[in-house]
Amino acid sequence: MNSRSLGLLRDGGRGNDAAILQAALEAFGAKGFHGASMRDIARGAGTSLSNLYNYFPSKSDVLAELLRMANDELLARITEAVNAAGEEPPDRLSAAVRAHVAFVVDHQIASLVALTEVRYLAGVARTNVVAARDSTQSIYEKIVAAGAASGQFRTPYPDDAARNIVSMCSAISTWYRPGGRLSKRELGEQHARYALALLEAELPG
Amino acid sequence: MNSRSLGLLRDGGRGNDAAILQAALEAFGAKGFHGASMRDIARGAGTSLSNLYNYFPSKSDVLAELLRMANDELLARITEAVNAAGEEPPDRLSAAVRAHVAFVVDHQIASLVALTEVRYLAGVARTNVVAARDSTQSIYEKIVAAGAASGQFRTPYPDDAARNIVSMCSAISTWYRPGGRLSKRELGEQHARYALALLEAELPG
Amino acid sequence: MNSRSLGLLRDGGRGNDAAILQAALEAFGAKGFHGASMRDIARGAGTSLSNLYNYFPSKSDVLAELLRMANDELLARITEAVNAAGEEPPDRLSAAVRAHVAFVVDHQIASLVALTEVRYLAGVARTNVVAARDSTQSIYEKIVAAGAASGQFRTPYPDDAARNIVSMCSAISTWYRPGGRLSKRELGEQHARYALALLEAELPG
Amino acid sequence: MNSRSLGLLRDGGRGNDAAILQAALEAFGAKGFHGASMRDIARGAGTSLSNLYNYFPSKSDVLAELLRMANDELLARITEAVNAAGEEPPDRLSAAVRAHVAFVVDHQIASLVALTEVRYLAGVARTNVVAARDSTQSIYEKIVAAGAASGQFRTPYPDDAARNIVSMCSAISTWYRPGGRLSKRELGEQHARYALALLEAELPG
DNA sequence: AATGAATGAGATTTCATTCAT
DNA sequence: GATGAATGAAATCTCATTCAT
Repeated sequence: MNSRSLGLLRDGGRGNDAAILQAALEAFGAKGFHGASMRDIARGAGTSLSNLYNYFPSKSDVLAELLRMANDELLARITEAVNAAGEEPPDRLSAAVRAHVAFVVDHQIASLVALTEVRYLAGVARTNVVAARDSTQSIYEKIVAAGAASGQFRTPYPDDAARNIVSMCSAISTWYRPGGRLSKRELGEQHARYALALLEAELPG
Repeated sequence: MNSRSLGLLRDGGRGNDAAILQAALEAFGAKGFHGASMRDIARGAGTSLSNLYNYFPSKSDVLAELLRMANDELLARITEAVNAAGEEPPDRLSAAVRAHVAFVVDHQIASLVALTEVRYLAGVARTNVVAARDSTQSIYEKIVAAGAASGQFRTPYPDDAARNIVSMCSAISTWYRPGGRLSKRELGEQHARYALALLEAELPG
Repeated sequence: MNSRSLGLLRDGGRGNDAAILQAALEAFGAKGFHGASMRDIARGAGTSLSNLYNYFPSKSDVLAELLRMANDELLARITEAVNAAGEEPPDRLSAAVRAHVAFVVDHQIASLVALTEVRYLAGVARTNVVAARDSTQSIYEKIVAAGAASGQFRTPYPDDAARNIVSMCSAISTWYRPGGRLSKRELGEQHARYALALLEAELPG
Repeated sequence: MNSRSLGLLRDGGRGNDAAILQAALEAFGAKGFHGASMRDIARGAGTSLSNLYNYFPSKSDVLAELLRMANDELLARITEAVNAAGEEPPDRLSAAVRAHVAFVVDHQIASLVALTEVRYLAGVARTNVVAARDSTQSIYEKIVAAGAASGQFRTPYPDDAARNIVSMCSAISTWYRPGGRLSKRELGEQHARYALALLEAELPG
């Protein structure tokens, strides 16, 4: 078990699934969905290949469950942070970005997999995951729209700004390694400032 | 052949390679490196499976060649644009971003593949591609450093800003569809402004 | 439970076996012995996979029991009918065919499975089933021989006729659907006439 | 190669398919469609497992091709025999049965597989095979109808007689072994007589 | 009796690659 | 250059069966 993912899996795992999902996460993170085999996952989970199918009907379902959990948790964290942040759009935006960055740092592999492997989902699973992702982005969009309306965000391009902020936060999962130059908190502060600057908000200092 | 990719492939192809590379590009773009098969590529290129091996020694080499060409072209375009932009860091940065966005729009699939499939390269091929990518990012870093030194970019975090600007530009490849709301030029303007704002530069208007 | 099979299973089942055997019958009928899985049977019987093994030591044993029951019942019905039919070979033959047809109609799926899946039995189970089948055919053969000896059946090929009569009756299981053009009784009359005609017996009308 | 099947496969095989089809025929005949594995077929054909897929896209397609060939050949033989038999229904019926029996004897395994494994086909393949089978039966039905109309067949049940005649001929594949008591020709004569008797035709002798 | 978890063997199919022509 | 045939390895998934509870 990888401590960086523990919380995510404790939430969603209903017992033995956890080991499988954790192994799948690591396999998909290291080799991608198609590059990782069910054998890899079984090996990582310390069980037999065929036993995987007592828990998940297919490899795709494993990925789907993983992404569902990751997106749900991200959405929950951002929602909670924004709700606790008061009414001012800049405060709300900062809170969202800080929560977002913290999630990516806490669940780096899950974030990476969610970013890069959605495309291999099909059908309902894909629809659901995309919907959850859209919900997250829509939180940003509402904050940006409010700040644009109030004149606190002066960017001439408020409509597309949210997408770029999400991109910046998600991209952290592609390069972040624990023990880097900046702490989780510092990374959050930094990206909150980048986001506010991008929106052309009034900045301290 | 897809006109969006023509330039890229005409530059690098030594004749018949072009059809194979173009087919590989589409296959990797649609299904990912491991999801696309050599058979897919052969079918797309209108040739036989075994004939592919007269042009490329392995599937990995096809990907390597594709990424080499894409990164070289991107690097060339940005270098040229920056050199033509005069001495002022804000001008140079705008030029870089505009060229970058134009490249992503012109070669969307290649940009996407370059973004998402590098991880499946190994050995020298990977080293080379990563080096080219680093060269590109380093152009941004130098401009940012110059602007920070001159006081034109007032962000307290100049060291990590370049990476975020590159992320924003690259991310366009993940959602852009031709015929969207903004033209290629508008998209370039928009992202140039986002970049300058993020750097906390003086902005017009 | 399928009413067409109830009698068959009530006779042989020692309680809970019935549901399993009935489910197996339907599964084997629909997908064949190798095409149907123990999981299919468990699902159909409304029990767990592993519980099947409390009733039958193996999948083959399920089939063996099914065929044993079907052949025993057929043999019993024909024997009884023939015994009640008096001494005249034509009467005895008609009675056998009518009973045979009635059995096939009453237990269509069981008849079909008995016809097509015997080949997947091995060892004693196969031997027993084949013996029961031979007993049935031998009843026909004795009647035919008696009628040939008495001059009532004038076919020049009495020795192989019984097999063909059995074939005709068995084949009903491959096409019969309840609610067809002819009733069970009419089907029996029809086939009795076909059989007597084939034997070149004197026919009414 | 099994000489009993040579003709059938020489007709339809376009080169290397023949060995695969012959091996498949023997495997399906011995173990049934689901009981025989692609490995069995590869072994029988003296090639590798994966090479099978250069000839047939799936196991089902192998079966489909086999049944198509068998039914086409049977239909062709019966058609030809009937056409050569003149106008009299009894003559035409005898010719059909003799040709039918000869085919079953010549291609016993193919006949058996065609009889017992059609059910494992699906989609168009099944539709086509069933159509070919219906064509064959319809030849018998037309002859029977003509003979009934002319008064030469006096059975009160002409409508269902054809099916029973076909059943009798097909059933030969389930028990016939070369070198049996009766020669191919004798078996044909015998079954022609059975068929005419069943139809209550005027019989010699 | 009944169950859920587990497993080794094996199923079909696809893969990247090679080779003779 | 180009092809068709071939192959070993590996992919996903299913199977009948066992075992601890």
